[in-house]
Parts: sequence; structure tokens; C-alpha cells
Amino acid sequence: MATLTIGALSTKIGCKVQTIRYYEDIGLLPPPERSSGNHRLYGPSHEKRLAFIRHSRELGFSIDQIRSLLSLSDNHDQSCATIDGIARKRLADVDRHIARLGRLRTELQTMIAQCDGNQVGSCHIIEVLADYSHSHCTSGKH
Amino acid sequence: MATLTIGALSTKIGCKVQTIRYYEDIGLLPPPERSSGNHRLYGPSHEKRLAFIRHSRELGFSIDQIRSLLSLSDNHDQSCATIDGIARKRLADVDRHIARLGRLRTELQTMIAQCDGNQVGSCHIIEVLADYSHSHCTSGKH
DNA sequence: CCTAAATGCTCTAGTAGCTGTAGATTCAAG
DNA sequence: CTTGAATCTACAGCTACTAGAGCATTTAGG
Repeated sequence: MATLTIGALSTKIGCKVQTIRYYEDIGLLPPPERSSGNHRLYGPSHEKRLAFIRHSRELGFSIDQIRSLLSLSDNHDQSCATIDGIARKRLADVDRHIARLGRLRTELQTMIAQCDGNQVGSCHIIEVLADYSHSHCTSGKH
Repeated sequence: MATLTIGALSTKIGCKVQTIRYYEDIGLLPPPERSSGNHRLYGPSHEKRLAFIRHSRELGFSIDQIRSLLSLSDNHDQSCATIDGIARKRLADVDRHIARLGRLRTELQTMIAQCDGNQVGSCHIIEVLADYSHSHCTSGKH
């Protein structure tokens, strides 16, 4: 059942060896069997769980959210409202983030457009950055 | 000339007291004068510099990039091509980030739309997350 | 003038999510 | 049997702050 070394799992999932050990350290991934020489040996359940974690991380879920998702996913007969809630919260976060980046983009573009390409002394980028009347107009946290 | 306490500067710029001290620690903000009782006292030049730093940070420039911008901005008679380059690089980063978030958004929405709102056992969100054939399709680093 | 509250000081540790290093051991190929 | 790659543990480091302990100083009110 347990056939993959940590290196094999690493390349299969596309996740660094240290990261796998880190997930074990923080309790996201249960400790696997060990070989006679103390090397970790993983089976399909570990593979699935790691894939779940990585895919979730790539979608930007926090470790804590993933912890919740994993524990929720084990109770098959429970309502999935909480799972849906976590996913929707993440979507809302992404939306806010996109909106904020859009504002930043506009400001950066305006700034760059004003650069006359000459000397630092007359560089509008520096002027714009030094002008903090624009500060906090982009606020909205993350 | 040096009239502001660290607290006054903090509220004026909208930056935490600890953050100001941190910028001094890492050499972004030069050490200010001190009062007889060893309290920091800031003048207009510090105020400007801190504003520059905060505005740049809000636009997502890294501390290292800000260090470059600050040192470049001191050489008034130099070409501002490097400054322009740093700004354009940041814009490109923002663009990549927005594109990536757009892909994530789509995937999250699809996932959420598939949730039937019933029980965890049949929850498509969990299924989608566990399916790592989608992993790395969103790759593109940051 | 005195006192209490607010603010300041330094130093240290903690946050998220890994990533990298050192030095010892184990494994697989030739 | 040897050699080189992979693995082991343990710990330091990264970014950009943020929080707290324990003390000193400043300021406002009475």
C-alpha cells in the first residue's frame, strides 16, 4: 500500500520535499509509514490528501481554511454549507484583491505615462510617489 | 526644524509607530534627532521620505525596490530610465497577478456553482479540490 | 507641584508559508 | 563494495511587519 518515497511523491504532485515535511510538521498531512531505514513511505491516501492541499493552496485558501475543509470533508453526512461558505469567502477575497490591483494598475500606468524619460530631477514617477495626498486612496486591506 | 514626535508622524502619515521604527532599523529612514529624553523628533524631510515609502509600499513596490528608487531619486542629473524600469516591472507584476487571480476566480466560481447545497458526501467543491488534474494549470508564479 | 495617563524607549518574539542549510544516514546502481 | 543521490533531523532565514514586556519620559488636569 505505501510505495512512494517522499521524492517520488514530490515529483508526482509537484510540491517540494521540504514542503511535504512541513505539512506533516504542522499536522496537515498525517505521518506516513517508515521504511526500515526510517524513510517516509506514502500510499494513495496521502497522495490524495496532498493533492487536495496543493490545489487548495493554489486557489489561495489559507492553511487554516484547508484544515477546516479537510475536517469537514471527512463528515460525509453533514451539510456542506460551511464548505460552500469558505469557498464563497475566498471568492469574495479574490474579487476584492482584483479590484484593488485594478486601482493600483491605473495609478501605476498614469505614473509611468507621465515619465518624460529625461532626468531624475524632473521625473514625475518620483514626484507622484513622494506625493502622499494619494496615499490611502487605494486602501482596502489584504 | 525637527518638531514631530513619532506618534505625531505616525498619525500624520498613517503608518504605525512600530513600522516607522522598523524602517529606521532596516535603514530606509535615517535616524532622526532625539530630544533630551531620547525621544525621536522628525522634520519635514523625514516626513517626505516616509510618505514616499508608504505610497510606494501601497503600490506594491518591495522594500528593495524602494531602496533603489530612493537612492536613484537623490541623483537628480541622472537618467530616470532605471526608475521607469522599476515602475514598469511593477506594472507587469500587477498585470500577471490580475491575470492569475482572474483564472482563480473562474475556477472558484465554477466550483461554487456545482455545489448542490446538500451533504458533504456529494459536495462537488471537495471533489474539485481533491482532483489535482487541475493543479498547476493556474501556475505562473508569484 | 503632583500625579495619572499617554506616549516613548529598547529588545525580543511572533506571524504565514514555506525554503534553504548542515551533517549524518540510507538506498540504488554499477 | 563503492559511490553518488536521496533522505533523515534540526534549525536558520525569508518578507514586511506586528505585538508585547518592562521601563522611562512627557503632558494635561487639579
